[in-house]
Amino acid sequence: MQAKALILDAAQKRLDAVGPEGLKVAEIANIAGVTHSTVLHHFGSAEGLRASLAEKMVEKLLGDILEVLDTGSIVTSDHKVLFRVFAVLSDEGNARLLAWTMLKGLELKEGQDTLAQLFEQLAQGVKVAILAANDGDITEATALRHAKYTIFQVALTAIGDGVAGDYISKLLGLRPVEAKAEFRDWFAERLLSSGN
Amino acid sequence: MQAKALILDAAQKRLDAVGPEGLKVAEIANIAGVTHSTVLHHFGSAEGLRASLAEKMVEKLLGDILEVLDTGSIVTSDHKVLFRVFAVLSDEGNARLLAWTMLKGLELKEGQDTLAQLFEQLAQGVKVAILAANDGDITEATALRHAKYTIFQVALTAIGDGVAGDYISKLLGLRPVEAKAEFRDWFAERLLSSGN
DNA sequence: TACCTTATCAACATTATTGTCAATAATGGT
DNA sequence: ACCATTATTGACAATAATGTTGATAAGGTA
Repeated sequence: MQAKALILDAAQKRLDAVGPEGLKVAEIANIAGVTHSTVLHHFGSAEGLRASLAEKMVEKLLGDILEVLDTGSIVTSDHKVLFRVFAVLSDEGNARLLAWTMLKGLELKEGQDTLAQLFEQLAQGVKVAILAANDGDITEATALRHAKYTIFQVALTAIGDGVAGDYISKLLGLRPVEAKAEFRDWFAERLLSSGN
Repeated sequence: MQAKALILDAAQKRLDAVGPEGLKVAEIANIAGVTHSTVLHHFGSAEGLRASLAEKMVEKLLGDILEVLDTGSIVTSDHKVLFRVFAVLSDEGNARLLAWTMLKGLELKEGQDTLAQLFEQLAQGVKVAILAANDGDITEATALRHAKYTIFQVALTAIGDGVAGDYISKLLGLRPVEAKAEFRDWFAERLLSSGN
């Protein structure tokens, strides 16, 4: 069962290097050091290979998020969890996967329910933090809405960062490396402040 | 010169409908109501067609942004400009183009310098607003940094929204339509407040 | 060992996609 | 009306990508 893994690795390498159009069976087989017949044997078809690749990457993405969202940590460490989610989503590979998947019009149905549940828990955790910060000044419903928007905001920023962060920051004349970290801090500070 | 436009329109339709893999010469020709030979005649090659399509879409994107960034309006209407930029970038077509382009590893060199200049002007405008809001409390350099990060933030959020906004909001159990507008307001309010 | 299953490959077959060409029609200027 | 240029097409050619098959080998199990 080692070949399958080798092939999927090669495919991922290819996807990263040249994008979706690089996902040709022969090229991938070549990188993996097997013939294209072997690839087809293992995955049934070219589309099967692409599906497996997507599945594998989604699994990793979900795994990464689940690890971060593990229930215990949500309530206790308030916003830190959010920034681990940020890190996962803005990771280039994951963002590219999302973009690819969206362009393909695919549904990430795999584990969507689980994910939704965990986001719900995360929202509850953030809500509690918000309620605590604005002691008594806002209703639970309002706090929940703010919590969800906060999460939404983090997720969108992360995905945008993964997809086009480098380009935009170049456009703004920000120094690539330092700016990335600095922005994250700046972003965090603003999230935590401002009546949240 | 009408055929070229027809073909490009068809191509864009196809890109929107089924993603990059939908960009087959024959299919596009079919939609445009011509033969594939005609397409090749006009664009030289399949890759030529794709390049033209990308160029056209980038031009529109740049045009949209330039229109918004028109120098006169920047200084006067402070953050409103930001949200028109947001609207342009989060427009599904544009976000998808960006995603596609990034996946292809293309450079959007076309007009990049112009864009950079205009972002610079936008940054200056926002800087002035920030300085005014925090009268004397911060240095110019700090204000400029904040301005750039603000713009960065808006751009990333917009792109993330265009690419995966629907999916994430579904995940969070937000109602698709209302939430989109509400979130924008929420986002705007937070941008404008908090010492900015 | 004999037997089964699975993995691998090379050669071939099929289909999809792109590209070429020569003929014909349309267009616009003189 | 004539000519040159450009647009369009159908039929064909070339390539690229996927899929199929049968032969061979490797691994495990009775």
